[in-house]
Order: sequence, then structure tokens, then C-alpha cells
Amino acid sequence: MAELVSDIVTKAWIRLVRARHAVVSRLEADGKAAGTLPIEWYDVLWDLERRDGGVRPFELEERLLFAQYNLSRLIDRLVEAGLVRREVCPTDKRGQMLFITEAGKKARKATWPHYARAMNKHLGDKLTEAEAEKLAALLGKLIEKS
Amino acid sequence: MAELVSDIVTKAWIRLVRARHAVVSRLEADGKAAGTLPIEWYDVLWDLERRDGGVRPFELEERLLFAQYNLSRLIDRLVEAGLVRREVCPTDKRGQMLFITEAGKKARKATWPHYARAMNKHLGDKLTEAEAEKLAALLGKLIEKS
DNA sequence: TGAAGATAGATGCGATTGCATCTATCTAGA
DNA sequence: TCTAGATAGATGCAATCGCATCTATCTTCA
Repeated sequence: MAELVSDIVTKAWIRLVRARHAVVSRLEADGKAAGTLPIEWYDVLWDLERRDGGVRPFELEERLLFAQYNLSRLIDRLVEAGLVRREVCPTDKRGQMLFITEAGKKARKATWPHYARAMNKHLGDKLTEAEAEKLAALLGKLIEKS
Repeated sequence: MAELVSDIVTKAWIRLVRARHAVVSRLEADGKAAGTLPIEWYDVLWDLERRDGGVRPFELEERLLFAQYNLSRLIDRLVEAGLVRREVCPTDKRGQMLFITEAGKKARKATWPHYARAMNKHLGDKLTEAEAEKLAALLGKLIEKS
């Protein structure tokens, strides 16, 4: 096995996958125990709530890194559950505008404390502020397109 | 929204998810273009190859963080593809021992250069050695059980 | 204008995942 | 030694994902 990749890089790669897996699965386990919204539901609702006035699916797709077909179906489920409302986009008839409903706001709000608590428990409590900042900065470099 | 979580922690959390997603999907896209093994297949084969002499599924489960039912089926596929061989475990009849086949070694070996190249491209080239080391250390803290 | 191509989103279908549960051992304690 | 859990792994079923493709608009440019 020639050294095509340094050991450090390999280690960082493995830990990136493992750490995300560990944090997400712990968060989901806590969430499930508390009966809260799935993380993706939360993320969509939160995005819609912040950008009051309607959001286009393709914007969500970019911001939240969903695959188009997955997002399309996720929205179906959110609409089905009464948490999101779809409207035809007035300026582009191909598209639609999404709005969070009152029920959606309520559900998101109810989930938030659990989510926050879990985030602290599985992430915040394990790093100092300075470390969290450093981590965010390093991860930022990985996200950038090369 | 009271400050139940610091902004820094939230940012680190979001970036952890995004960065892993970005790197994994880029790696997979490159891999698909090159026609190489899926990442999980690679990981299992690599583990089996390093620990020559048979590996128990539950060990893989722990080391590679698979859900038990997913691993069980992943092994089915690997066996089906002729890359892995299953044997009844001599010391525990509930269990089994897994071995990589010659075809499995060959497939893993053929995939490696592509994998390594992609890992450098999407991870190694974006960080200095010192940064990669720092990142690995910080991620390590997240993986630890609290 | 009026195509030719780009973009927004939906959808059929097969593969994979997650949940719950099942069988077959193994292990520990009475 | 016998039984009540624990553990290893498999599996039915419903939900979700990924791929490819489809429809319905836009947009651009000759």
C-alpha cells in the first residue's frame, strides 16, 4: 500500500464520518425518546419560519443540501402533516412557494428545547467555545468547493 | 428564542453535518464516475483484509458503526458478489466468521487509488497537515461517549 | 416570434433503511 | 443442571432513498 494519502488525512476522514454519525444518531435517539420532530423536518420548518414570506423548494435544496427528489417528498409529508402549506408561485408557474403553518410553528417551537438540549449534550459540552469555533472553521474549509 | 445553545455550537453542528455531507457526496460522485466500490463495501473489505483470520459481524458493527440489520444485509450483498465468505464460527454457533475472498482483495485494491485520490482532493488538499491533525483531535472528542 | 435548451418540480420503480421481532445459541446464578 | 436473561444474527414489512425520466414552464437567441 503506497502512501497515496497521509495517515493524518485518513484519520481526519474517518473521524469526520464517525463524529457526524455519532452526534446525529445520539441526537435522533434523544429526539425519538422525547417524541420530537425528525431533524430534517425541523430544519425545513426552521428555514421557512425564519424566511417568512415564502420559500421556493430549490432554495431549500441548496441551503439544506437535499436531493431534489427527496425534498419533493419530504415536503409532501410536511404538507400531509399540516405543518407546511404549498402555493403556486405567482412569478413562476413551474414552481411553488412554501409557507409554514401555525401548526408547523407550534411543532417546531415545541421541539426546539429538546433539540437544543441534545445539541449541548452531544456537542457543546464536549468542546470549549474556542474549540467549537476552531472546529467550525476547519469544517468550513472542507465545505468550500475546490 | 432564548439562548439555549450558543451560536458557536450551533454553527459547529451545522457544519459538521454539511462538511461530512459535502465530502461524502463528492467522494461518491468521483467513485461512481470511476466505477469503484461503494464506500461501505470498501470499509468492510478493508477491515477484513487487515484482520486476516476472520472477523465477527458484531466487531464490524462496533468498529464501523453499522446498524445490526444493515450490516447483516450488507454482508449478504458482499457474499452474493463473491467478495466475502461466511463461515460458521467454531467457538460460537450463533455467530459467524467473515473472510475476504481473493476477488474481494482484488476489488478493494483496484478501488484504493481512486479512493485515495478523492480523499486527497476533497479533504487533504484543503487542510494543512497541522489542520488535519487538529480537526481529527476535535472530532475525536465528539465521538467519545459522554 | 419560435424553437432549442435550461430549470422547477413530480413520480415510477427497484434498492436500502429502520423498526420490531424472531430464532438459535450462550452465560450466569439458584 | 436448569432456567432466566443476554447476545448473535436474520427477516417481514413499511418508509425512505436514488436513479432515471417526465411534464410544464421559462429563457435565450437566431
